[in-house]
Amino acid sequence: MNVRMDEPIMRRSLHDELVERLQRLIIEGALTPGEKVPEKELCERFNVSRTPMREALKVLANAGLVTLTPNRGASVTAVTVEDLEEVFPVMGALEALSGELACEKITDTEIAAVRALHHEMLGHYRAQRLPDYFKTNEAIHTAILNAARNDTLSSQHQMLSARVRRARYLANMTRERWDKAVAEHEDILAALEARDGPRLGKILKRHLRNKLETVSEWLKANG
Amino acid sequence: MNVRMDEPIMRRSLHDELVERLQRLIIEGALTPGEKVPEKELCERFNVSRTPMREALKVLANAGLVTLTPNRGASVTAVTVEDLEEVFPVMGALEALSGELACEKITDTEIAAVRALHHEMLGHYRAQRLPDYFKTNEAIHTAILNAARNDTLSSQHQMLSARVRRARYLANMTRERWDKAVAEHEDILAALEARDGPRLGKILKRHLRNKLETVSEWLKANG
DNA sequence: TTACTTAATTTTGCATTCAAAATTATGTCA
DNA sequence: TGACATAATTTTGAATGCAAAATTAAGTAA
Repeated sequence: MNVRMDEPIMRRSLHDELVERLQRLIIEGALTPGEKVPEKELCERFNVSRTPMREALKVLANAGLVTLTPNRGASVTAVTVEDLEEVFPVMGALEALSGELACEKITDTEIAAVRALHHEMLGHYRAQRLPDYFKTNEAIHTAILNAARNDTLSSQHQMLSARVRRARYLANMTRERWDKAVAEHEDILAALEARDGPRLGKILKRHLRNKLETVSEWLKANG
Repeated sequence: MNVRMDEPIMRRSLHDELVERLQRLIIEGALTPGEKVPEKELCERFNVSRTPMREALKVLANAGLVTLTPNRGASVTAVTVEDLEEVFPVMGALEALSGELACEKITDTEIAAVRALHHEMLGHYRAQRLPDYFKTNEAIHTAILNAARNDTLSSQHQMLSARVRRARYLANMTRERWDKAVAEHEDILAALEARDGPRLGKILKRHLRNKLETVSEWLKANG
């Protein structure tokens, strides 16, 4: 009568592993926002005791992914339109900075890698493979962020990104918006190749603002 | 029935209390950077068990204030010049954003409050009361941040601010730098009163860059 | 029924306990 | 003495236990 574990946990500390797994569950929508998440249930699911689980929840609460109410436990933080309108400007500022720094520090090899990703993404776009498109899209933004050579920036960005990624993932783009996003990505690549930091910064900021519109429209429609 | 009148007795969790207290200890320099901090010692100092203490340490590690090495415990994160050069650009981007948003949303009353703080600060400057000057200075920046009406922005900024506040607090300014900082604050107030967001953003960014120079010079000298 | 108590159950916050890893101390032999 | 191996101690990671708070269930009177 073995409790079936999703996968054995042995690598790092349980705590770290749990943070990562819970984050995935939340982003992928396996845990619905607003839903109460009893510790016991989570512990049974991952076959760990409450101690490391509670540590993980504290960290996630700090990152804004879950909400901890004293003596009343954890719930997945619901992302509202208001939240998005708070988070996106901050992400915009961070992305703009990442663009500026990246242009200063990126190597030719890295630019080539981004270019390759860009064309891969175009392929997914033409074939209308949305999930693949998303994946490659994220890879491009991550590559730019990494090129900025600033771990503080990366981690701050990632933290915010996690909060909205679920909504971003679920929100379907209209054909029109998709076209626009791809066009913007052409500009992004061009600015990067020209190493024009301020321009890349501005484009990234605008790109994100368009994403916000997509997501918040979806959120208004689908709660 | 007024909800605000019968505000319940604040029953804070030990965990939250510890996060705050440890943060103070670190910022005020009671715990020296690099120093190993055995859990047991901390627990005895605050008279709590290891469970809430460990939870607090995890959160602080997440915020970058302490470093957790697996099976080897916690140590206060040492702030290096490289760290500062990573953190300050990010803070700069956030402060610039706070300036822009604040100009859009700040009320006349709040501007008056900032003005009052500004003149209070000038008094401390003229009397060369550095600690009071610092305190008022921080209050001004906090007021601007609050005026931006963006909790995400505030908390991200605070997190980074905590990481460098210790160094910032200890670093003594030369007379020249101090003069310059005060001059910049005149510009800050002027831009705020003119509600010129982009200008305020730029000034705040430059102001922070100057602070970085002060702090990193001190850090190079005093490790 | 419905509103209101009050008892039973569950869930959380924290302390304690136990095992594994790391650190320090001790002993041996060249 | 010093280099190395091994035992004792300390410290960390995680599980369990226990009391307080909250939630749910049950009962009682209008």
